[in-house]
Amino acid sequence: MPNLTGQDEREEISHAIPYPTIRRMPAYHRYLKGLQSDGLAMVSCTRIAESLDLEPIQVRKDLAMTGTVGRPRIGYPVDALIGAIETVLGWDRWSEAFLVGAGNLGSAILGYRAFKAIGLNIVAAFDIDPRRVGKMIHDVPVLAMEKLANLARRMKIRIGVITVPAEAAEDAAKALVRGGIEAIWNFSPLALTGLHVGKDVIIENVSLASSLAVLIRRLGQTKAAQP
Amino acid sequence: MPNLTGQDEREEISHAIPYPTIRRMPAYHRYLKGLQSDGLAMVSCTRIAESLDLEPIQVRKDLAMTGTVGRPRIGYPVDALIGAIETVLGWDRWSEAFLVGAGNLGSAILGYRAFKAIGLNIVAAFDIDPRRVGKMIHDVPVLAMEKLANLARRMKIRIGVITVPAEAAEDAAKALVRGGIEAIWNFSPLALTGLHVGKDVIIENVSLASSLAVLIRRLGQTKAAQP
DNA sequence: TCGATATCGATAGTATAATATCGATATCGG
DNA sequence: CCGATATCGATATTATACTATCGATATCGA
Ligand SMILES: NC(=O)c1ccc[n+]([C@@H]2O[C@H](COP(=O)([O-])OP(=O)(O)OC[C@H]3O[C@@H](n4cnc5c(N)ncnc54)[C@H](O)[C@@H]3O)[C@@H](O)[C@H]2O)c1
Ligand SMILES: NC(=O)c1ccc[n+]([C@@H]2O[C@H](COP(=O)([O-])OP(=O)(O)OC[C@H]3O[C@@H](n4cnc5c(N)ncnc54)[C@H](O)[C@@H]3O)[C@@H](O)[C@H]2O)c1
Repeated sequence: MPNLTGQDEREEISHAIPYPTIRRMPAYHRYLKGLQSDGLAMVSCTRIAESLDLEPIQVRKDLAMTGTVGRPRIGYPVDALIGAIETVLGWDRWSEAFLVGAGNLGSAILGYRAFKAIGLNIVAAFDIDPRRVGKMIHDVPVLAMEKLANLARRMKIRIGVITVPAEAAEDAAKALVRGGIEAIWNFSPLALTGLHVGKDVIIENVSLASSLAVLIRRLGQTKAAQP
Repeated sequence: MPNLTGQDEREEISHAIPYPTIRRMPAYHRYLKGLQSDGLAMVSCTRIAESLDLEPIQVRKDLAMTGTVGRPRIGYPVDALIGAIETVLGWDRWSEAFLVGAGNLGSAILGYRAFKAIGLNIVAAFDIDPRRVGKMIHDVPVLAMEKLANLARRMKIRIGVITVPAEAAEDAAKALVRGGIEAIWNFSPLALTGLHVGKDVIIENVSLASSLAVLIRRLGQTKAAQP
């Protein structure tokens, strides 16, 4: 029985937050930031729900998970909510990360500064292609694969990002694990599992194909509905 | 009550497939393709489950959704499974699409030929930056935003991909909808909703932040478990 | 030939998440 | 000052997805 939730026995209060809620948190955060910059101090679940196309009850339960308390007829304090969400998501302190595969997607990710604001600071990239090694991409150095493991251990890197072709994904993952990395954010279409890298490594497979599959399917449905 | 499932009243057999199943389909497909190129003709749920870190029962239910029937003690025919999945996902015929925002991420997506194999063929890109307009990116022309709506209607484009900054996402979406586009694949962190573009437009928000949030959270948990 | 066994497929049960209900609260308008 | 009302927060219900159980089946090996 694979432990998809990643939870272990000694659970804390904070740990009871369901992952669907966690996944909605970034959207709340972004929306609240907008309100904040508009100078709004309080906001109700009703309003949030309307803007994000959710049910008010859903929003209320999600926000309750952060520990923030609201006031009847008024709503929740915007500033406190933002802070609470950042704490829950660990956005208050970022982790340093390595990226493997400085190609098209890898370069785009390296150039995306916003990740730093949401807990991820990519400090070095690695590639097998000697033409890329030694270059800087968006101010991040591209290094040779051979240096990965040692450097990761010395810098105590905990997160690895994989943007290599599917055929190379397993190798990339193993290189990261040799460097003592604890969590892998995998953009390749190969679904990495504990079999590839060991059971205690946290893996998050992005799978854009899944997202696209849902889109295409819904589109097909509407078409079928108009015969 | 937002209809997140996208289902309407007149549902067909094929329509009863739950979205979690749809999301797992691409992984099955990729795995089966590997078996196929190894010359394997039949495969059991047990094996698939082991390789993809799922429960055998889960796999069996998912595959049953495709209509493929298996044989006790042997398993399912690989070729038939692949075909059935492609049909369910609509991968047998691709849709043409426009992309808005030919920046870092947009360029990476334009260069990713594999999307065509999974139902998405991006035939043109659009950008507001005059320095980008007129160029080709990975053999796809970058055109001015003003041309989007007319061209989309003329070419009967149904899908739009958004890779502009969050501040511009709503504008991009509206431009696409003016062009008669029915579905939007949105990579910006702004969660698009029916409020932005009209209730009948299908929206799939990718939200890498959600994915990363889950990763960071699980990482935080393991750390907390080692005091 | 025949039994042991792996796997399918159907049914049943459980866990999780989403939604509904309702009393409590405190603000706002009159 | 006081009642109407929007909203919170707790509890209950429903829906959905996941997991377990078990008989049926047909292959494989003896
Ligand atoms: N580009 C996209 O839009 C997109 C979308 C979805 C998924 N993906 C996936 O992301 C991954 C990267 O896509 P891309 O378009 O950037 O490809 P790419 O070919 O542009 O980049 C791949 C990079 O990985 C490097 N590489 C190859 N093997 C390596 C190894 N063993 N060790 C280290 N580095 C190695 C290559 O040198 C190259 O620089 C692929 O798995 C792709 O399927 C990409
Ligand atoms: N790069 C990444 O790895 C990454 C990761 C996650 C999310 N995203 C999101 O994807 C989007 C694009 O990111 P990026 O890194 O490619 O940014 P970018 O700045 O490189 O590209 C944005 C492009 O959009 C164009 N643009 C701006 N306003 C426009 C408008 N109104 N109409 C048409 N085009 C317009 C710009 O000219 C530019 O070419 C952003 O919303 C970003 O948050 C990017």
